[in-house]
Amino acid sequence: MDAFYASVELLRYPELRGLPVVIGGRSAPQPKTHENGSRRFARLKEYVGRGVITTSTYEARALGVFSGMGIMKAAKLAPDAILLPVDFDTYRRYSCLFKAAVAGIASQIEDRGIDEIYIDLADLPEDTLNLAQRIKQAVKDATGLSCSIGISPNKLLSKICSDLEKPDGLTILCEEDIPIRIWPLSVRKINGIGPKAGEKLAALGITTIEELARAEPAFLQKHFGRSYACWLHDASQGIDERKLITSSEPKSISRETTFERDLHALHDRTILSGIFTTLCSRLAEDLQQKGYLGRTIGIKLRFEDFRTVTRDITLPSPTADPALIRRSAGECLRRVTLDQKLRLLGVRASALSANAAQEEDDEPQGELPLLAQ
DNA sequence: TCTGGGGTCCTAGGACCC
DNA sequence: TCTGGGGTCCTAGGACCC
Repeated sequence: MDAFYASVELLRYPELRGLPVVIGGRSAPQPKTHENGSRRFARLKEYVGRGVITTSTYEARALGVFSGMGIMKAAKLAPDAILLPVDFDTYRRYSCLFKAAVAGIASQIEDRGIDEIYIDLADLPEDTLNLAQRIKQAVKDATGLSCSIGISPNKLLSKICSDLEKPDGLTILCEEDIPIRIWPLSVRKINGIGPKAGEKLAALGITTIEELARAEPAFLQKHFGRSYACWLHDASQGIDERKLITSSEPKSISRETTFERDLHALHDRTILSGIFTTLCSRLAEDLQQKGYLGRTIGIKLRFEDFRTVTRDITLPSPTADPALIRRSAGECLRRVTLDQKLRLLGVRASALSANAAQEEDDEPQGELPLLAQ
């Protein structure tokens, strides 16, 4: 989906179309509607506090404002850009709508988060270009939103080429196009090469995918280890054999929060304890609502200098009980030296299992409880 | 005036077992 | 004395992605 959150907001506030708009900020105010129906929007320069940009419109991106950027930094680049708060519930609704629209045409879908999917078109007899155009139209009809599609022999290349003609793009790429269309791109366009690997490659004189493709395998292996070097080499050649993953179970469920201001372990003890308990309750609710139990309970702390530590504990049996989660998380917390102020606290449940007591398609309750003993 | 929240996967060491 | 070779589970940290 193109600039997904921002595009959803533009459906709601069409008068913002064409303007630099950013979504984000934990305490961004809701727009105010006047009696005559006109609306008053917050500007980036008015924002105070902590927060990052979640999404920006293409007009805001043109000013250098991208997702992940701190709001204060963004406000310097685009002080008059409109700032809207995030509304995940609405984005999730639109996410379901677009995925359902695609599923009506192609059934082999891999979910890649709220605004992205892989689709396997290989088994569909219809001409690929037609198919892609139909999918784009179906998404548009269902949501009013545009998307960009990349069609290629595999997931790696499709991900890269879906980006080449954004927004509202449709890019078809075959193997022969790799040297012309893929090799000139930055290695950072490869899904899996992030900031760290990108910098390390740059330090070795490799910035484009072509340079990566021409690098000696032995050289890569020396610096990145055998398996990562092989993957880098394959990726640069456009080789990717991964299958679509059309269903999966969650591995962990978590809740975390960054505080308005850094909190002191002792001085702000009461506040922290309240937040901690709330996080544990929310996690328990999430587990119960999704029908899971967690056997490993963990915490995450981020200190004022951004150092992050985690601790976890595995219980004798899985749970979704808020009090037990709170107690276990509290035990984890006692294993951390709190010698700095905290900026983030999180709680996580992993080693998940289905909550059998809560299964919807309840099997006749007969022998199972006996067997469980 | 830096740096959200929700995830996945990988690595690596130690405990423990056969 | 010179100390195996597998395997699994648990814990911690880090890179990366949306």
